[in-house]
Amino acid sequence: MAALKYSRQRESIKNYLLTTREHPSADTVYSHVKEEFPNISLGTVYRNLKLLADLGEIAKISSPDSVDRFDGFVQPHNHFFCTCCRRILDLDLSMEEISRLNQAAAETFDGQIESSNTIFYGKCSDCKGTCS
Amino acid sequence: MAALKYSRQRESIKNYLLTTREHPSADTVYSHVKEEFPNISLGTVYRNLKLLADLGEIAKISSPDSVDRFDGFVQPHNHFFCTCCRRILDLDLSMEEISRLNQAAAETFDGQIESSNTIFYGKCSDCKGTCS
DNA sequence: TTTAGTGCAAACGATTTGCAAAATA
DNA sequence: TATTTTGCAAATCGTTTGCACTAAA
Repeated sequence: MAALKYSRQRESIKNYLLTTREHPSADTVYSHVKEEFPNISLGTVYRNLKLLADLGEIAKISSPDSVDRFDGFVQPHNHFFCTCCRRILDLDLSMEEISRLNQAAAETFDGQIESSNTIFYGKCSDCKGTCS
Repeated sequence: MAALKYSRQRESIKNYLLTTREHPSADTVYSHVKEEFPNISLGTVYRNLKLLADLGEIAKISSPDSVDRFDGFVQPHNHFFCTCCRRILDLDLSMEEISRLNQAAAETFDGQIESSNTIFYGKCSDCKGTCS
């Protein structure tokens, strides 16, 4: 159960995630927070990311690249993965669209569907022309 | 560009994936193929899985558990992840449903959406009662 | 002063890779 | 024979963990 204690490092990690629109990896979080805490270790970053994700204060999103990304925006929303620059961008589907989808799935499936997660692929507006 | 040469091991791996309805990990593939080729190495399994996936003859699917799974069924379809037994099951949405979704996404997004992939979560029919 | 969090380095699990030997063409 | 694939072991990469020490309550 372990009572939670304040930590400046955790605060900084959380703050970074809340103020960026990026979906950084643990390593990226590490380099940013390192500017404020030059001695912080990667282990501390991982420990806090896991803790914050367990508390529901941030979200862990798994990307097609096999590195986990983190998101300070926890409202349910979807993601777009740019196959060119490999960034993850936010994409908002309406609640109706999402429940419609789950309902369609429930009709063809013999179990209990509780949620779903859709990731979209393609080229972001910056990469449209570029890339093969 | 390297010309492709036949290999009995690759054949066996592919055959296993085509005949199972499971979505095995590389390690599971390894133990199965080992029955036919007791000396096969895990490296060979990984190499062939990668090769077959690149050729489009099998699909690599990333599961919420951080181990990749492989699928011999390459027709576009969706997956359901049972949060109880952690198996991945097939789930078929109609093409209309999928393109409907992509279209809804395209309307709110300023890039080029090429495809999407939805994974559903919940309890499979075997686990409905069981598990918390 | 008690307990939780840190930095460090070692351990881990999944996957990849270099290399000499074996199989395929 | 020329080239690809194999088995093996070592290497890599992202992530986790044990431990002695520091910070928060």
